[in-house]
Amino acid sequence: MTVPKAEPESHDRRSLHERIAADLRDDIMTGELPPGANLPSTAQLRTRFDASNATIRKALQLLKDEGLVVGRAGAAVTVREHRQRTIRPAASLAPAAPGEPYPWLTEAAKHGTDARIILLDVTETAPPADIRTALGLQGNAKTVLRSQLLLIDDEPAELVKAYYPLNVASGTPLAKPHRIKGGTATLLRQLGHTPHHCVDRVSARVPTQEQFEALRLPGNLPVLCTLRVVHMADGRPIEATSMVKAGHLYELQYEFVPQ
Amino acid sequence: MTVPKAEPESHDRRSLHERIAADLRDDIMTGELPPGANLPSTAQLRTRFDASNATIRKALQLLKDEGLVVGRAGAAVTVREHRQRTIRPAASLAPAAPGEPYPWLTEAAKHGTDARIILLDVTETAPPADIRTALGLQGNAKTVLRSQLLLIDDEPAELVKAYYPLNVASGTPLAKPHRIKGGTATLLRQLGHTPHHCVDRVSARVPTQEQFEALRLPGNLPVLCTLRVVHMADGRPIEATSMVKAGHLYELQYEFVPQ
DNA sequence: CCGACCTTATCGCTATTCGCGAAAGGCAGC
DNA sequence: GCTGCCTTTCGCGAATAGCGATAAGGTCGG
Repeated sequence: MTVPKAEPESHDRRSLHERIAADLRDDIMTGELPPGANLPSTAQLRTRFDASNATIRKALQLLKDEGLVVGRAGAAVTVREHRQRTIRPAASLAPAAPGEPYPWLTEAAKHGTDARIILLDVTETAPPADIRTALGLQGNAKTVLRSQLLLIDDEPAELVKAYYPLNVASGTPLAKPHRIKGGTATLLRQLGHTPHHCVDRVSARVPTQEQFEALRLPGNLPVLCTLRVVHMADGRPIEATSMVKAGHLYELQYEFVPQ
Repeated sequence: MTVPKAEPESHDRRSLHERIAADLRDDIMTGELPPGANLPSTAQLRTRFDASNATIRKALQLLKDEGLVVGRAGAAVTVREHRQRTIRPAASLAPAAPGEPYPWLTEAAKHGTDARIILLDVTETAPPADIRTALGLQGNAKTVLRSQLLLIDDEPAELVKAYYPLNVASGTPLAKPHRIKGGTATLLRQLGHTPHHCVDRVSARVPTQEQFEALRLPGNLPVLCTLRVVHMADGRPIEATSMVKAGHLYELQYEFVPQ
């Protein structure tokens, strides 16, 4: 019997290469290893983490799968240009210019991003409990659910489920399985339900199986989850949206004044 | 040789009980299984996920470790009262009332929360690259770093690292290893660096080893990471703070008006 | 053009874990 | 007290983690 390992605690149940990948990932995200820089050589990483060749390799493979680094045989592994996009909800919700189909897409196009939205489904359903309370609905009242998938460079990046109360959406283009020109904000305004302010609740989650497959997540990455409630000027909610973003592709930016 | 498994795709590399736990966790977080409700019986979960008894058990054990559910032998596994706290940065940064030591703590105490802050370290260091760019520092300029650990009910919940430029913090109580009465915002105001507005960049991350151990994370939970830059009225930054919250304990709420 | 250095890929080997099934034991509510 | 239902435990086969070593091939500097 060999000694099971000198370290008594440090009960990090994750496998060793996952922990190594986590630390390297942080070095990249914080800019300690900026885009274009070379990672330490495998030998250096071996001594730094006290791991074997194959384990380092597995850790690096994780980072490659995430698209954080690229490695060519013979040369050092280098950090790729950051793919993480910073989203400013307050700005990206501004009404689209006349004739522009989608606010998001036009903003994305400015930054040279190839973004696309796929409308997955439009149905009437009884929403989950958190949506019900957000919209102030009773019992099993139904809503119009619009499910969308956002692709960036043909890679799934975000899963959006927008719920509208029936008294808002019934009989309108919102309840029809077609995209809405100018975005839903413009349409809601035309329908007399003018959006006034938004409340976002942001959390980090472990992806469900549905999310994992829809977003084609590489590795055990978390998901950045936003529950947005759009209110009218009188405070009544007109829309509740659950946005699930791939954690390695997004970052949210909010600006505020204390108090 | 047995058939290796009928499903060809669904390349979810996670182990089966982790996937089951992920789906159940989502049911709890969305309120589909509200606090006090009973989870489906083991037998029901067996058929729902097509897994064995022991596998279901492992999945439930994960949820128990996270404090999401409690199980007593003989009775159903029930959902615990939600421990996830909703933080509103705009409100919790309001100046403390006179005589009150910490803004956060007084707000937490109102909700009956036993919160405590441990000041881990106060040093002068060259900050990581993301902090440098946030503060607009050149080369290897140093900063005052104040590291804190926030405990809720004696459990580590948040790791805070606040960086101040030397021209702001040098020679002030900020550079001394003591807690600051009234909070740093009040002190900065007294020093003539009046905070005006904040910019938060929020992301979901895989915890590093340091974070994993400092927060004593149960299981492979993600971390909710905020990089906050505090600006003065003229736009110059006076503080950059990295806040790393345990993902299962926190939720951030931001309110904004589009455009 | 050559050689040092590095990454990539592979192969044994062992210990651990995953996942299955079955069976034993406990605590509720009826 | 009986009957669910949940908990715990055991053994077993398969898959994986992690180690060490080795071979193959590309890249860069001199």
